Amino acid sequence: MNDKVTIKTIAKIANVSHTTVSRALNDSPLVKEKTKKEIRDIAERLNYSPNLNAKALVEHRSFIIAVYFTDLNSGTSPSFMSEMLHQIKEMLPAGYEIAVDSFAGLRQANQSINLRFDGALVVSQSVSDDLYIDQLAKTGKPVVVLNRKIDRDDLFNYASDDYSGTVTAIEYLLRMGHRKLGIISGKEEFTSSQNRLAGFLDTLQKHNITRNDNWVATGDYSVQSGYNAMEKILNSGDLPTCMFVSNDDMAMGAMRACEDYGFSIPEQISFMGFDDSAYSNYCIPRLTTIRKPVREITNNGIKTLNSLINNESPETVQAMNIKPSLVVRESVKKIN
Amino acid sequence: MNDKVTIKTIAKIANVSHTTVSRALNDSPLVKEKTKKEIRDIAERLNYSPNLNAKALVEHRSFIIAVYFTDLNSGTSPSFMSEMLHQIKEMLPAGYEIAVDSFAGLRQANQSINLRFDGALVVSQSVSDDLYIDQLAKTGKPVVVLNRKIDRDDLFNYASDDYSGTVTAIEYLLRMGHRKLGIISGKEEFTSSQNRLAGFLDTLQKHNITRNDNWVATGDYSVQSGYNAMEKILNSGDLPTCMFVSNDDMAMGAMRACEDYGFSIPEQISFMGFDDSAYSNYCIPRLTTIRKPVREITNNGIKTLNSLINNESPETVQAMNIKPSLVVRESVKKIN
DNA sequence: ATAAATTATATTCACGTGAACATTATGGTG
DNA sequence: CACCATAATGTTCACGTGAATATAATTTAT
Repeated sequence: MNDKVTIKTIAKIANVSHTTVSRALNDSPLVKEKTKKEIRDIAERLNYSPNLNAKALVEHRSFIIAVYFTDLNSGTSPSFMSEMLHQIKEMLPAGYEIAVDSFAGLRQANQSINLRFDGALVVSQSVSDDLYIDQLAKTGKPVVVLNRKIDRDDLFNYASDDYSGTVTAIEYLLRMGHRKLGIISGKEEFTSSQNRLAGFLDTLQKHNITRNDNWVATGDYSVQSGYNAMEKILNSGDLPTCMFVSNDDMAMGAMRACEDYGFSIPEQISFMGFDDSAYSNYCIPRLTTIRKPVREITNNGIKTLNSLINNESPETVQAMNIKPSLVVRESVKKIN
Repeated sequence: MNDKVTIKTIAKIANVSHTTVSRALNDSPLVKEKTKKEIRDIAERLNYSPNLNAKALVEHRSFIIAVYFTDLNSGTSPSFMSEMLHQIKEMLPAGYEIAVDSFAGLRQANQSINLRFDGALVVSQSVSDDLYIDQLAKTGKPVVVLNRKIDRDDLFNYASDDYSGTVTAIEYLLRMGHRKLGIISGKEEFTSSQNRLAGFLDTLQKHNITRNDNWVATGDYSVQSGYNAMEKILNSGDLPTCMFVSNDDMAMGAMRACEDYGFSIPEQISFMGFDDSAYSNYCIPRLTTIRKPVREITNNGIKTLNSLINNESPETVQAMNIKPSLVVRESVKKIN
């Protein structure tokens, strides 16, 4: 029914040139008020809306922000993704679209990066993303990498200092009297898993606590994987007094396994999570965890990206490794 | 550094016309194999990638699918959104981008719909979306509405039959011997809340059970709102033996409130949720719930959208109201 | 009243791509 | 070798918008 209304359609009706229409709709001071009004009325009446592809072509910007995740299917917890998108949407100037994609998807389809964006926000989990980050950087368009510390200094980069967060966590557990500590680690290829594992091991070593390999298990950040990992540990004979679990989702799975095996939390086994997901304050018992500064990371990211897109120099520093904070709740018991 | 490589850049180097380059890169049979190879080599060497805006302009398609949510901030539970996006991404042909947006965002910025997409998937929660659905429909482009039954028959529409799902739920609760039933309803303006509430009330009435208004509370689908609603009910004196909670997130909050007030589940109060979210199989106790057929809805939606975009007639029917199913776990006790 | 200055509008071009149409090679046939 | 069919490539145009440049209309100054 709408045989696509363009500025030329309007021009014909208003008996002016298409340029005048273009100007009128862009509120240029070069057009008489009366003409402007006429043109706008016609535009409204015909339900005109500009062809953004044409606009993008001629203006060299598309009003699209690309948001790349490492993987949309696994490893990225729903509440993390949802909070990210929500924040991004919230802070993005009106008129911008968010294009969501994943490197895993590109890799699978053997595709290269789509260049139709004014700036890209990369929510990176793994060093394997570097290949694509490099492709993005080569476009010369603004790129901000979030969530994982990268090894280059030409891009803006905001991440959570997972190592220090974990050190905080473990030192708290030690202060609470725990010496028999286990860990459920996340996806091995994810930088966050590696840092959290390293923080755990280093802190034990620093305090001269020998680790028990039976209490070290690996999941993939999913709830079920936490359950499975904990089952393995529970079946291994001697038990830890406390588990550090690399994210809250897995912690929920692990706590469920304890429940099923008849171990009470935190009386028999204490639990420390990571992330401070939306559910950790409601599970039973409430999960003591490390709050990942998702909001800060995201806010910095978009603020910077916005500045870069508008050719301003960003207010924030080039790279930040934001320290997570301890959230004490009910899942860790003080022992002696 | 890249002063934008276009097909004309390549044409000059290869000493051919830009059309030949265009043909070669699109693997047209009109170009000699040898020439093709030369051109492709140059393209690769220069790291050429096509300007999708120009392509979209001339081909009248953008390879973008719009995904509209009612609201990205509240009401849409993270696991639902995440599962949707994951499914969509999974089934979308390679090369397509997903543009995520929300009607709430448009309304807030007083913006109209961006038309740069080949088809739109609307994840609708509320009749107030109809305004925008109408705008989308008027573009003449393929639009599929998911999640909520709409009142028009010119669009494809797949939803979960929440009313029948709730009837199933309540009849199960009655069979388990419960007569003192409460409900925590969701966002009042959401169709799903309305249907679930109606299913609840109608089924009680059908079985001649008078409802107790003290046991009817309303939340906003967030965990915390479930907690608050349950608190109110627990403080109201006489207690129900069983709560039907309009989604799993609120159910988790509500169960947490019971725990805090010293009521045991399901011994003193039973719980039935709705959605079958990723966490409902891991909370304590495991939540008996109604599985919302998210995957079926989404799959049908994209399959249909793909067909419509390619001008094929979709295999599936125009509208489907898919019946949810009961998932019995541990949170409902049989009483006599 | 007329030139000059200003304001308003029109014409032409560019953006990068692909399609229609036009032209030039190439190869086969008598 | 001339002719014609066909293969290969080139030229021009269109897509919808906005910017640069040109022209027309109006106002101002003398």
